[in-house]
Parts: sequence; C-alpha cells; structure tokens
Amino acid sequence: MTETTETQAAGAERPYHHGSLRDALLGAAEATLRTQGQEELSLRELARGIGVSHGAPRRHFRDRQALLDALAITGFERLESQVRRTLDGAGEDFPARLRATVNTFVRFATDNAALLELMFSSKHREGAEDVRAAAEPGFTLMFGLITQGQESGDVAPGDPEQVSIVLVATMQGIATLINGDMVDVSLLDELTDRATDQFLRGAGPV
Amino acid sequence: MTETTETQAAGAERPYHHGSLRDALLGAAEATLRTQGQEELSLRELARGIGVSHGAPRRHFRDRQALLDALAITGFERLESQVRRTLDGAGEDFPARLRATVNTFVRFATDNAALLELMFSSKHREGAEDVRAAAEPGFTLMFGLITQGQESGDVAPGDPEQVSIVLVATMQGIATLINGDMVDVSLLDELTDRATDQFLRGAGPV
DNA sequence: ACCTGAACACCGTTCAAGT
DNA sequence: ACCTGAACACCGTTCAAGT
Repeated sequence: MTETTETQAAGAERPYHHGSLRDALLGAAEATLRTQGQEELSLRELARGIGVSHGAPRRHFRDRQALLDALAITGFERLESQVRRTLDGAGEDFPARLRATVNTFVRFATDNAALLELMFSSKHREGAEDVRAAAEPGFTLMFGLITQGQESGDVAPGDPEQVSIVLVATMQGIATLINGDMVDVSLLDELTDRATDQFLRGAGPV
Repeated sequence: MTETTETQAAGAERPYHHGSLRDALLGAAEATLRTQGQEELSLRELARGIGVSHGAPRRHFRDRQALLDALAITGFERLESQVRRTLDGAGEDFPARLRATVNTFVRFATDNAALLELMFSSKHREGAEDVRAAAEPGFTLMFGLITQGQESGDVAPGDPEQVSIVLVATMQGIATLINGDMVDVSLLDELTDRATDQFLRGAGPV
C-alpha cells in the first residue's frame, strides 16, 4: 500500500504530468535562462528538476532547439502584449505614445537579457518559421504606431514599415549594448530619451 | 627510418605546431563559426581537423569560452580597422564620412553574422574584460567622428559619447534584424540610407 | 497518449605522462 | 614548452518497452 506512494523522490508530486509537462518545462527553462544563460540550459537537467525521465521532454519538444524556439515565441508574445497595454493607456499625443512604447520595449529587453538574445538570434534561420511569425504582431503594432504619427503629422510621409524597422533596431541595439556591458546601465534612461528625441526630429516633418 | 615520417595521418603536415597552433585554432574556429554557427563549434572537432590531440588546445585557450572571446576580440579589431580605413579615404565632408562609416559597419555586421552575435553577446558578462577592452577603440573612433560633426556644425552640441552610442545601437540593430531574417536583406541599403538620413536630421543642429 | 530507461555517439575538462 | 591519451562526468538523441 505504501510502496506506490513512496517510490517517488522527495519534491516530485506525481510521476506523470497529465499534459502539463510542456508548461513545466517552459517555466523551468525560462528560470534557467534567466539565472544561468542559454548555453547552460540542459534538457536532462530540466527533466531532472521536474522529476521526470530525461526522455520525457521528447513528447513535447522535438529537440533542444525546439524548446529554445518556444521560449523565443513566448518572449515575443509577452513583449507585444506589454507594448499593447502601454499604448492602450498612453493617451492620444503621438510623442507621448512613442516615448511610452520605447520605454516599455527597452525595459523588457534589459529585464530579459538572455531571452532577448534568443528572440533576435540568427540561430533560427532555417526552419523556425514559427519564431518569425511570432515576431510579426509586434512589428505590426509598431507599424500602426508610426502610421498614427504620420496621420497626426508628427512623422513625415514615407514607408511606415521601414521607419518602424529603424526604430525597433535602435531600441534592440541600445538594449544589446547595455546587456553586453559595453554601455553602463546607468545611461539607460538618458539614452532612450535621447534616441526618442532624435527619432522624433529625424523622422519628423521637415 | 620510414616509420617516423609515416606515422602521421594523411593531411597532417607535422605532429607539432611550433607555436602556431593558436592561430590555426582561431582560423579553423572562424571558418566553423561562419559555416556552422557557434553552438556547433567543438574544441575536439577543431583539434581533429588540425591533426592535434583534443587536449592540445588547452595550452592556448583555458576553455571553450576563452576561444570564443578571442574570436570576438579579433572581430572588434577587424571592424575597427575597416572603419578606420573607410574614414581615411572618405574626404572632409561630415555627412559623407558618416554615410561611409555606416555602410562599412553594416556590411561587416551582415557579412559576419555569427561573429557579430559573439561580439555583442551578453555571454561575456563576468570576466572577459579583454573583450570589452577590444571594443573600446571602435567606440573611440565613432566618438571622434561625432566630435568632428559637432565641430563642423553638422551635429548639435551635446555628449558625443551618448550620440555615438545611439548610432552604434542603430547600426547593430539593423544588422541583427537582417541576420535573424526578421527583415529581408533586400532592404539593407534602403534601411541604412534611411537610418543615416534620420540620424543627420535627428542629431543635427536645430 | 505519455513516460521510462538503456544505448549510442558525442562533448568539455582535467591530469599524469611523454618528448 | 608543448603535446598525448586515458579518465571523468556530463550532454542530446533515439527507441524498444512499459502503463
């Protein structure tokens, strides 16, 4: 009677994760990514920590890269939803909306340094069409913001897609320089303000 | 008599690399980085390809990360020298000098996608002070360029360091988006032109 | 449907030993 | 000084077998 309940290691609540193993893996993977980094992320160690055999993840992720891709996808989803919420509460004024968006983006990107690298890595070149697809809504959001700026006269006419790409590039670049310790984090606020000011003048009407 | 010369595998010229093993490793590593990527780079495979035992690299690189750091350092050195040569032949006009610099930077960054990721990776946070030091001359070069722009009146007064950081961030970001296939490479020239134009207007005098 | 556990072929790193 | 080669502890991936 007792043998069946006592065979599990301490901390493992159940032998099976009734379909929740996928989420458990993603959660543990994100924690490891945050505390240890991408290279240290091991499928076997993840499985061990969850209390499942090392072959079990195979049911939910074809291989290690598939799990990393899934993490990147959740990253894009969270970033998009944060920017969206920011814009929902940012009022009507375009410069204020832009400023709020840049702040949210750069904060997310510096709060999730390892995840940012995963999201924008060139690793998922071939295959991983799903990662690129997950990035789309975020670009669409930026595209819409720039279009609003053109309608309000704050942004000069021109291809709104390219204008938003340059903006995203600048935000991603600032975060990368800070995450890589090439620029001190104490400069973050000043740099984002300056980048926003320059963008407003540089992309603004003549 | 023949036994000493015939014991080596075909293709291995000599059993020992009289001090040139370090360069041989770096060269092979860069080739692997370019064709396979960072994760696929294995010290053992490198040693095998060169015809040396798998313990030999230890003499020249403390561990795998030390070799990756060395690669990143050569990357910064090459980028700096290319930008320097570009500036040496770019004439006096500031906008022309800026445009040439941006083109050289972004071309290097897209021609060496995997290397760029290594250079700007947040992986070398702790330790790897040498990698950050290797990036310094490049930043100094950009700093000097911006200072020239301020002297010629093409760039508004203000902290030239922060202005150059925003510029570097934008260039690195554009390259990252293209290397990660989030933006089609056919847009590269148009994007760099647009970014340069925006920078000149955004950072220019009022 | 979901997980186990052995097996395989690889790693990076360490270290005594050779020349 | 520089390299070898065995040893160790880890990987990711595959796959028959269990429930």
